[in-house]
Amino acid sequence: MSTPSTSSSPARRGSGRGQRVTIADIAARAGVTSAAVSLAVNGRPGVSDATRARILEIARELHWEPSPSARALAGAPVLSVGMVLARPAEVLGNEAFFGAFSAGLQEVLSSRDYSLQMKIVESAEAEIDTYRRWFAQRRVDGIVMVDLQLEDPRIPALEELGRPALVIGGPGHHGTLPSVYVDDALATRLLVEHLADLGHTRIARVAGTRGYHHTAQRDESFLAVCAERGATGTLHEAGFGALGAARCVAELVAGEQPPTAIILDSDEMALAGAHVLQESGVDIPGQVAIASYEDSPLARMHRPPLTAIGRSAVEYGRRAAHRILELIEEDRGAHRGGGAADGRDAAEDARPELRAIEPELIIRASSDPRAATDPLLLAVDGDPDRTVGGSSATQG
Amino acid sequence: MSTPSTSSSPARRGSGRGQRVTIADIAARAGVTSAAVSLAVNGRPGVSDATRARILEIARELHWEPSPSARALAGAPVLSVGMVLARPAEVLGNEAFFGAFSAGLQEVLSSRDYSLQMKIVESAEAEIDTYRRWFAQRRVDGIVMVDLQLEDPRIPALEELGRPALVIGGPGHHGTLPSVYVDDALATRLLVEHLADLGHTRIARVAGTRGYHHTAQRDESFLAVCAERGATGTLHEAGFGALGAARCVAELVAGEQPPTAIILDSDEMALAGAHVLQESGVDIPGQVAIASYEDSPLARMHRPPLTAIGRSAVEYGRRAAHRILELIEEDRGAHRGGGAADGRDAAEDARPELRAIEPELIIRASSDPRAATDPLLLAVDGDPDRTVGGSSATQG
DNA sequence: GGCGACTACTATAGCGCTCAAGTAGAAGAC
DNA sequence: GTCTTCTACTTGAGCGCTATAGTAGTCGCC
Repeated sequence: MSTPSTSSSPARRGSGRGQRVTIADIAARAGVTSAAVSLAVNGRPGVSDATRARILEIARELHWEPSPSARALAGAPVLSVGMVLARPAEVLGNEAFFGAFSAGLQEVLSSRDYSLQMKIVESAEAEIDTYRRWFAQRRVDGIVMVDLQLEDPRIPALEELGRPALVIGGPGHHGTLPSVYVDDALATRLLVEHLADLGHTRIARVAGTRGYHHTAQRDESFLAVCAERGATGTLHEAGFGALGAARCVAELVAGEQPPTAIILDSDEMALAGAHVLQESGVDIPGQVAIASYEDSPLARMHRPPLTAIGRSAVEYGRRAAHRILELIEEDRGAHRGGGAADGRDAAEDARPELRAIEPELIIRASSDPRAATDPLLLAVDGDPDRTVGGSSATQG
Repeated sequence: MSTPSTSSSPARRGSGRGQRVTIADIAARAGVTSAAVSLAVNGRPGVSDATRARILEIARELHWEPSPSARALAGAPVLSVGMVLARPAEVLGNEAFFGAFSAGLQEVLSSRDYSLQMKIVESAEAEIDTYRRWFAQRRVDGIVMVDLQLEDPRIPALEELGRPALVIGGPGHHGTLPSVYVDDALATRLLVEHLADLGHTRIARVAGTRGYHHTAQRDESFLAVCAERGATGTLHEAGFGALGAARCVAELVAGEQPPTAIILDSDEMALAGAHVLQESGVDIPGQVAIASYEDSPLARMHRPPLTAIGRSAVEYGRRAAHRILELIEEDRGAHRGGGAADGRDAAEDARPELRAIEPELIIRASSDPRAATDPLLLAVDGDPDRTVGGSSATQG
């Protein structure tokens, strides 16, 4: 009963294995040509509402879904977004951020029937090469570029390609490409002001590797806010990773005028730093306060729990997904003769549009002693403990 | 100079935007037809070695790469592997395992020019539906299925589809499908024997959610090895996640005859348990030893560092990638009329083939006091500290 | 020295879709 | 009533590849 009425077209099928029902079946059933079906399912004008409804109904009935390959070959979008990671798999495995970020990306992309292609490469050149090939092969409709550097060769490369590409990171240094970023200046301000409010006047910032855009951003903002609040701010480069941070913190506390507060670039670094302090018998937060730019289950579960910036990498990924989908949409529209839906001017798209994500300060006991009293059984709840010690805070 | 010599075929090009050089260009340059080029680049017989070399050379010269869409449409493999995750993005973000596992997958797949499609869904039905659609649309060549359950509805569904599919988890409960798994029985043996060797006689196992295949596997093995060694083993279900583990451990140590050693299902759980003990003033490993089934940077950096099973999720992913690629290859061969390369019998493939990954015990100070002396600055090295305390161990 | 078997290709028909160009039929304008 | 304009389609040509059937040319062999 779900087979087409036949008797008109010959039994051309029979190759079996895989695809069965095609656009032709739907067309035959609806008494139109395949072109009409195409217009109908793609929501384009050219068919009456009645016919469109009929076609869609039949498509649903026959469980038909257009073949992505055929679509792509014929020039339609391939429904795929690409992301390249220029880091060894081993390092990625240790990165809480990427797992969460890509999970957020996936979630939104999947819901729109897009898929995410990921690739791990060795170098920036290989990454650029991958972008070229992906677009040349029409393997992706757009790119999400991560790990923005200060003088990033990928930016001009992507600009030259002229295809939808979204930069994660900024503001600044992303050329004419749109970007989504966490406002690191604000994040830094939240952290420093929180520590200053608690009376700290010697604050150290232990940074990861230079060259990354966000690192520079934080440096600058850190010094500015320290100056503003009359605190002595010092910068230290430790490289990302636990070892560097541990060494750096060890040196700091062994110094003549050790800082009373230390801000570290990641959770992993902050935990390593905290362990060094604890092994040296330094009380946290009594003698030295600790805060991190990254919140994660580790931060929550550590004793004392770490004050951190919650930037919800999952949400970050979701935002990025929405943005790149918009870009692909715009590109599609622009190339189809000036915009099918809205009459937006193509030239207007030239502006390097940005989207920021608001950072949020999560105050815990590693900086604020008033937050130190909660028993673990309450603190490790599945939900983020923004209410620990009753002194939670959100962005200003 | 890189444009074809033309003068023969008309200037049919001009649509621009994207793909430029096609198989026809290569064919024209080489003085053969596109079919010959196809045979050459796909390593199939039918062209002389000389011609093949010439064609490949020209292809390289012109930077030509076959269009995946066109290939797929014409019936070739789409060079894509799919993986569906039926968990919320938020949970995935907290999961160290999946980030690392998929990084390993990616790495190998990328190197063979395959891509990995990931999708996040809500339920097992949605997951099965995705498999159906992916294969029907020819969006993937094969599937990697994770999170094997005891009575898993996805197994019969995938068996029915009859396409390449690899189960992560086992042994057992994966029907006729091939699988790659960590040998949880051996892992359990390593953990229990290590603790028994240290003189523990009351050992508790705090397990995650029932229903997962590996949980059942561990339960069984745990009781068996405990019995073998004359130790009292008790099972406790806490659910995955920190909170459940914390509660469970709190109850355990408050009991009349508290265990002297606790094995927990994951790092997160073990850390939560350790914190509970530390807050209760219980010495680790003096009064209670702690061990975990999962190694991660957290385990390494905790004080005391956690004894754990290192199963290298990255390597796990790599193995899975190799296996699913093999399966796809076999499927290809089988469907092309009995095998182009090797004369393997198709019926032979029916055997449910397995591949195991050897677990490895990493002894640290949470169980063995002799490993407790290293300063943090050495312990948090970027490399896994299999040598901490000089008492490292590998699988037996 | 004509037949079969093999090699090394060619010719051509799709795969399932999209898109530009074309057309029948109705509606409106004068 | 003829001409234009609009809607709602149809027609047909690809997109770039693969696969199957077919065909020259070579070789061996009694």
